[in-house]
Amino acid sequence: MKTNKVTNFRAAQEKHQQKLRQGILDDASSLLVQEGAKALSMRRIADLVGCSTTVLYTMFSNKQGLVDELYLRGFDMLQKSLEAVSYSDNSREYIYSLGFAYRDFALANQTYYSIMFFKVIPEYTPSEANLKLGQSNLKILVEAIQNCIDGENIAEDEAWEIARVIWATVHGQVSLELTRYFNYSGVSSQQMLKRALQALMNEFFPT
Amino acid sequence: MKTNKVTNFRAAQEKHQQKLRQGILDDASSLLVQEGAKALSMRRIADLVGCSTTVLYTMFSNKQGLVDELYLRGFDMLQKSLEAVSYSDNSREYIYSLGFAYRDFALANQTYYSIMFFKVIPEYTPSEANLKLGQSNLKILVEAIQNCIDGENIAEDEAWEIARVIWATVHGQVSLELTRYFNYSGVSSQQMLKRALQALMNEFFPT
DNA sequence: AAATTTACTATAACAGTGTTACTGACAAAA
DNA sequence: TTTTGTCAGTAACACTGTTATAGTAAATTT
Repeated sequence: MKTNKVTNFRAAQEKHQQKLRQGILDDASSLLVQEGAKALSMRRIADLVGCSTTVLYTMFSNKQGLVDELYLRGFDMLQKSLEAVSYSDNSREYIYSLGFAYRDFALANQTYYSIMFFKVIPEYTPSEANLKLGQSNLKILVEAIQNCIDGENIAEDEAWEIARVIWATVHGQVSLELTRYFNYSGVSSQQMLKRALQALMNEFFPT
Repeated sequence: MKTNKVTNFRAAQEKHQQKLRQGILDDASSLLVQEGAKALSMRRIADLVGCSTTVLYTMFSNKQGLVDELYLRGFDMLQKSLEAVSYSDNSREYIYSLGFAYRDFALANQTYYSIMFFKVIPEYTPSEANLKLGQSNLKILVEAIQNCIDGENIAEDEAWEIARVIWATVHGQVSLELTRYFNYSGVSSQQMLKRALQALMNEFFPT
């Protein structure tokens, strides 16, 4: 009886904690999206949630821990964006679409992309584990690459290396676009991206 | 006489100001290099110089103004690094060398590269003018590209676009390397860079 | 049922940041 | 010699991340 009541209480408490945790992250997320990384301070998050900063620290240890969750959310969103790309029989076209989807994500979620790839928060540096996890998002790309040579099974190491090269190329263009280095170019950025991707594909998978 | 004395005084004062200005920037630079962007605070700079923060503000308006100078120094250093690349008759090889030199600069001057391309200092965003100036460092690359097609004069707009694509590719790889996304790859990063550059060159200048 | 322990929260403080108003010193001009 | 003006330094304001202290409310024990 007593223990039952207790465990019930514990369970409810745990559930409440989870809800609070998600609520905090939601508020932090909207703060990040609406006002940028600079506005993402512990006090402002606490104000938005309606609690004290102490809660944030007991729940996430420190700002690093809190931003870690946003970082992971960002990669989750990115993965979903890539998964949403409709698969094409033409592997080449599929890979182009993946590249464009990546760019679209970065442009639509600049603040998230910033904490993932720029060092906009001095108190935050992604852990080795999270960096690895971020890199694991390339798996979709790797599989697409492996499908580029039908029948013949391309070595996985080789596929990963190609994926990394493609990733770096897309990230490079997107990143210079976001830091406003590419705003004076008359030509469309999308065309530039396509040209670079075509070059890589022609090199790696000559027709 | 009197005016002469005055102008002498003014001139000496101006010279002193210039020296002080350079000294401040030197100290700020070494602080940036040795302890990173996070340590680059107005108070620490002032402490290192041996003056008050007021001096920094009368001289550079604010942190933005001070970092602006470091930003320009960074691009100056980058340009010198690229100019130091010995010219090769083989335009293709020359462009590869430029890419490697760019990478070497970024790895050897990570803190500078960070303030130039990542947003490591919340109080600093490069002005439009400075972004343009940064982009002007591509001129070397553009000229090299124009030499890739002997005789035939490649359109300057086209050369610039190609240069931007190459730049983005190199920056992408370097940037992921610096943010430690590429540390688990067994293959040499330099080889990855070469593969990407070869792909671009083969596409833009087929043999 | 009353006392005690435990878990959790808010307040306030510490050390740091960029920035600026005020104060004082020192050289030029009258 | 007195006045003027230009500079540098101190101290403050409003922030930041973080933590020690204090207080409250609920669960456990007596």
